[in-house]
Amino acid sequence: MNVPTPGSHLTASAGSRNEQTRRHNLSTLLTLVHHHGALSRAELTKLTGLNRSTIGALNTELASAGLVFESAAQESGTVGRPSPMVNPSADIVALAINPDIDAIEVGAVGLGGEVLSRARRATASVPTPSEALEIALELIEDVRSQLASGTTIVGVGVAVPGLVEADSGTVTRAPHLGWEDVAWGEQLSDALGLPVQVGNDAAVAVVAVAVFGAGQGAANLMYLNGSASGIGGGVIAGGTRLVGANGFAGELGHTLVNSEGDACYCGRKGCLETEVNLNRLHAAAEASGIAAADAVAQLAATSSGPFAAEVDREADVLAHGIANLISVFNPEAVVLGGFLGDLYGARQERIRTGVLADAFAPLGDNVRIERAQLGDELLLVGAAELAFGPLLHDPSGWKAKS
Amino acid sequence: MNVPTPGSHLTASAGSRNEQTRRHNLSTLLTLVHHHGALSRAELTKLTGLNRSTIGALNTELASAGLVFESAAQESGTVGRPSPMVNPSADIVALAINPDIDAIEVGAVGLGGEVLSRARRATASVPTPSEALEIALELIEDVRSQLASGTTIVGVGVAVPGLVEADSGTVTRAPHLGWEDVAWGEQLSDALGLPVQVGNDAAVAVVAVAVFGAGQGAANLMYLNGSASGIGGGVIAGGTRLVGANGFAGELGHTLVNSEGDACYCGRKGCLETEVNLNRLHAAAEASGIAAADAVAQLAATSSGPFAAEVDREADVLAHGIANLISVFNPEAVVLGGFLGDLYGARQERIRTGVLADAFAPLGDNVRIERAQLGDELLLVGAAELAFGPLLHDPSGWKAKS
DNA sequence: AGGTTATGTTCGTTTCGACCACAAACGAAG
DNA sequence: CTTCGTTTGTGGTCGAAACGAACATAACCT
Repeated sequence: MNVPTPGSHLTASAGSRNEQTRRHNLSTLLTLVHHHGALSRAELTKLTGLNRSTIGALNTELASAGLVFESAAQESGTVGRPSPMVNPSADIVALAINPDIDAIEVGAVGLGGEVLSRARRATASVPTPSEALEIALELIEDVRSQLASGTTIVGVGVAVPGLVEADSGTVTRAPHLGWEDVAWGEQLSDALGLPVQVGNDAAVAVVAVAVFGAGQGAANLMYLNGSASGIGGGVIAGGTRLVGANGFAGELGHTLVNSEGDACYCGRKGCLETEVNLNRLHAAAEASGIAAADAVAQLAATSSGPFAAEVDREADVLAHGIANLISVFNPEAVVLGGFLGDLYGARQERIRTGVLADAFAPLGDNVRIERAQLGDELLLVGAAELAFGPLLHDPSGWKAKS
Repeated sequence: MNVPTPGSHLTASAGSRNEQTRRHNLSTLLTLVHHHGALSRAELTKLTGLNRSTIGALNTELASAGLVFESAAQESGTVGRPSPMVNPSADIVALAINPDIDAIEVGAVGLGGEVLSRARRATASVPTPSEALEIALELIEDVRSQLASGTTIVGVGVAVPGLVEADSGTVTRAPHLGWEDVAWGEQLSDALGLPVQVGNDAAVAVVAVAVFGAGQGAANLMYLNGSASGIGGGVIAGGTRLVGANGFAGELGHTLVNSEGDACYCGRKGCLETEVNLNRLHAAAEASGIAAADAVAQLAATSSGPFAAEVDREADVLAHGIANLISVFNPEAVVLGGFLGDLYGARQERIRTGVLADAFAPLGDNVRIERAQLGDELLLVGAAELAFGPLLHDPSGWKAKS
């Protein structure tokens, strides 16, 4: 972007000191190898535009901190001296936790984004905050014991299905968990002696999608996830996640799609979440003689009957809702996760043409619609990204404690 | 924001050279005094966090380039040596042009945001691109002749009611003007020998609102403007304008508000723009015996009859639409311009309570709803901001040509 | 062997911060 | 009313941090 678009520099940010340059460059390098995977020094030079000397110095600093390590050059087959690869050190680990209505899941994710180990425990009922905390701590023990010795844990990231106050790590309101104003992050941090970052699950997921998943490389991205608890979402706009004034932006499940629709618990009616809905799918499946538990797996099974009609209807409404949001965000990619991904799998053409027909003229044409990848690792990787955040922002002065 | 929210540093941006630090600091300083008005050197020191020596040096550089000038300290009444004020130099001028369906308007805006002179010519019919170009050039002559000698024109900003390709300055599609794929920016630049930046009128307006208008200080802001040509809008999110993949984000006039509503030219039905509409107001006004031309002025005049009923209906729909968008963007302020501002003036309580009742629980509570200020200067100031962009981004190496 | 691409090291430049001397305001004491 | 101390801030010099340029050298292909 050579020519600045209007409004690209509204806030006069703080002044930049000389040493911040170093921080920024270290951060850039580490973030690059973390998100992109191993890169040669020559590639880093090109990508950053920095001088070879500088890349060398920065690289040495990161390596001596144990954050990256160099390995032999790849067989390139081209002329010229081979350039050694700079790898993210998988010994640098973030823990990821996802407390949900029916289970607690914990994982360990290495720098580079690989899930190194994980553990999950189903709960008989929706866990209370203290139950969840207890189970999480036990699972963390499990997960840590599976890690190779010599790993360093930089912190913990938590993905919670609810509104979260990021600064304090407080769960303001998680309706499906029944939690309200719980300082879960603080409690966890006290118990572990590690820094803990808490985020909304959809916000966490969209980051994972953007960095490691189907949305890789897209600076403008919409993610919609369908689960038993409704439709959550997140937006990446201009390379940054849409946060909003209170961190609550991106409640995409509550955009209007049908003004004659059912009442939503949010107080309105006809929200995307009330019209495109797992319960409705389950009910229609049973009306067609399909067990509710099999509904998602059987989405494409029948072409007639009440179930197929409901699947068609939900596909149409989803397309309508996506088109509506496209005219607001003008994204280059829309990623669908959870049962929305399955719905898209079963009615791909219907949804795709529906979006095209419905979207404001030029906007829909170039949009990529995709199912989420990463599957059940999505939230873990995203939550780990939360925990990696401070390290990625400022790798200077960081030392692996090992 | 000490704790990074998830996704605040997704893109690994380019490396930072040493001299970019200087550029950034000069940019920060100049942008501060341009947006905020005159500031003392001590205040600049506090705001930027830079050292006094550095502020002094930067300031000297900006002053010798003619971009700012120092003046005597303000009478502060406090102890201590007074700190001289750093003022934006109003001799640095940007030209602003707004071609519209019934007139062409041109203004000259000084650094600091003051409109120094302006000229407007009404047209009998919708101007063709070449007619508009001719008139604009004449008006520019007018406007320039009114400027004090010694002013330097840094560039030209154009606000066009239509889709614009920012990089090339091409008007892709301006339905109400009937323009399509017009390289107006290039033509103007060739004729004037000045750099020209072209932007969508709503995008330009939201920048003006955010920087100098009712949205001052809000990092998350929604602007909705109602005109004869429909409803345009723009969004500031996280201190930056929402741009989208192709620069078309923020088509807020085409969000669904009533799925049983009228057909919209965008291909859907029940868009905000088709439901809240100047034509409908005019028709209802005439049914109540009010001349269409007086409708906007008389919005609050009657409390019964078809006109009042229509005003009520549009207010309700607007509130509904705003609430819907609030759940997506979580802004701290919503600014209404054009006839939407008048509508808000006439039905302030109705709209405010409607938004509160309708918005997703905690999001609506803290939103500030306001009418746009700046009036008919809004587009000029915003377009000028476009033209100032390159200078504000990189003041280094810039010299007033006088 | 020659060309190509890359690393490593030294040196110079840019830029900022720290420090010291000094300046300009207020206010209290003589 | 004058004087002196306190407070706040400017101006200039010096040192430190960081990056880029240049040169020598290393590894690979043809």
